[in-house]
Amino acid sequence: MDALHPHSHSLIRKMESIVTLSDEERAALMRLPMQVQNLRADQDIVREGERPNRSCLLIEGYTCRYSMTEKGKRQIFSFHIPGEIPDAQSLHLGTMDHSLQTITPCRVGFIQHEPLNDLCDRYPRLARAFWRETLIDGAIFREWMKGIGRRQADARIAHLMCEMLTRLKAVGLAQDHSCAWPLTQTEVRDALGLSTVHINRVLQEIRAAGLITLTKNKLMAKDWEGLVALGEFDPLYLHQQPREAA
Amino acid sequence: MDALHPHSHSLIRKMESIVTLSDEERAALMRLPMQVQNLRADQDIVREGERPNRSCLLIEGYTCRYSMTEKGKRQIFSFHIPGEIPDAQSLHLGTMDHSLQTITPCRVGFIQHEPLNDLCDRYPRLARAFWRETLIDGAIFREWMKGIGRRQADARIAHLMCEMLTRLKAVGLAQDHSCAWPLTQTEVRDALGLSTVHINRVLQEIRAAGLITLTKNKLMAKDWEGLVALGEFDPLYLHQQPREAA
DNA sequence: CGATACGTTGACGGAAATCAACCCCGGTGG
DNA sequence: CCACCGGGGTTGATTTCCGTCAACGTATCG
Repeated sequence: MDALHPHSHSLIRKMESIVTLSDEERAALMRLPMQVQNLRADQDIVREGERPNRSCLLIEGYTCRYSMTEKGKRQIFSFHIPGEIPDAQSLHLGTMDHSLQTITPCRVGFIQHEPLNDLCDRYPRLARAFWRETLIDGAIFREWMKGIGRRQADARIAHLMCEMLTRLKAVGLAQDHSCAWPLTQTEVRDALGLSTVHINRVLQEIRAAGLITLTKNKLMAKDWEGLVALGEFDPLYLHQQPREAA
Repeated sequence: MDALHPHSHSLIRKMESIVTLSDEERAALMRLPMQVQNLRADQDIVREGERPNRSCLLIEGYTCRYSMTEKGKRQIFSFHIPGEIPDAQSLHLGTMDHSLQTITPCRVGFIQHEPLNDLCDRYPRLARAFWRETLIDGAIFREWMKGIGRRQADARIAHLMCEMLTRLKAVGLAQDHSCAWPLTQTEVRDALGLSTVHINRVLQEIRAAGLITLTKNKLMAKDWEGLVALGEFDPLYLHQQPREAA
């Protein structure tokens, strides 16, 4: 666990993909105190019911947010990739209504809510950018909901793959149409509301159709267009255009 | 369509349930120019793909947000009740990734984005309150996702009923355990990812179990505890405690 | 008083869950 | 070094929840 703000550039790079920063704003971001820490895989970062006083910037690795049913079933709400602040919401919603967990070993930076709030009060443009990120979060929830509620297993899986490829590409973690795939079939199951058995079978169909190769930790879309079509993927909901020029 | 700001109190009441307003903040909210308008039922307010320059305060009536699958299936993401700003997200996400529609005849107030943004820049506490509202929005999406992905039809329906009763109660639109129920079975179907036939049957089971009475436009929970248990309803995710006192 | 939208019911079919093995592989320890 | 273990993946058989199709009832309204 090293100290203070050595990794702010990860956050700054992210912010600059949203708004153009003034020198002052960039400096203010730099000044944000941050506790960097390395975490093992499958470790809870915050748990449902807790009242954290800090949020967590994901520097390296993959995390997910989830919650359990009374009957012991898990629903994963989102996967998170480097540069994101998966629990930004705790800034304004005191009690966690779900948990945040590492999927792989992770490097994260903890930022106290107080300085983050001060920053937002002082620099409304930064506040807007953070706010905007949480809105995109919501947009992704909606898209997943649409998939789970209204699409069949093959389309859900294909859609998830398209989304991961697209988001990872935006931060330089995917080239061509391939990226890391740190998810077990169990995790995909809980994200898409299916069973592992069914995931497994449909995965084989998708492979057999020549749309992807999926090995241990690597996904490649051999037929991107086909995958997009199967998943009915339209990246609009990711709102990736820096400011969607008026 | 009357002019300017005669209905701001609806917004102010809402805000005061979140933060305590200073006189200045209250006055600033009052000054927000608002176009009040009456709309018929089943009318789109904004559509997927549009780039609105205003958001809409729901003063009276019920609305929903939805999006269509390529195969023509509809997923409803949320229902909205008086006092809410269903398309607040358009403030920072230029292009709508879903549509907003009236369910009943509605009275709405349109607020231009520009003055709203100015307000947020000038009064960070108000910005936070608005931001917070959009985060609760996201929390509701997550809870629905959990239901659709991981709960059976009876639990999903019960949960929706509990949620509506709870939210309506918070704005004084539910007494005891009864409230208006403006939703057709078709709308419930699209919200919960089911079919009308199945909705209908499960509804009858829930009635037969003595949990509710549901007539034309009125829902009453005859056995609130039972309904809560069936739906696994825990209101935490609604974050209704004004500020969840530290 | 028909139109039309919504609700109800029955019969049938299918997507996906569940149950139950079994395989493979990397890690660990005797 | 090999046995053991456990997590993840794979496969087959069976079940079930829910969808689809189709018909019919019922209420509201111009």
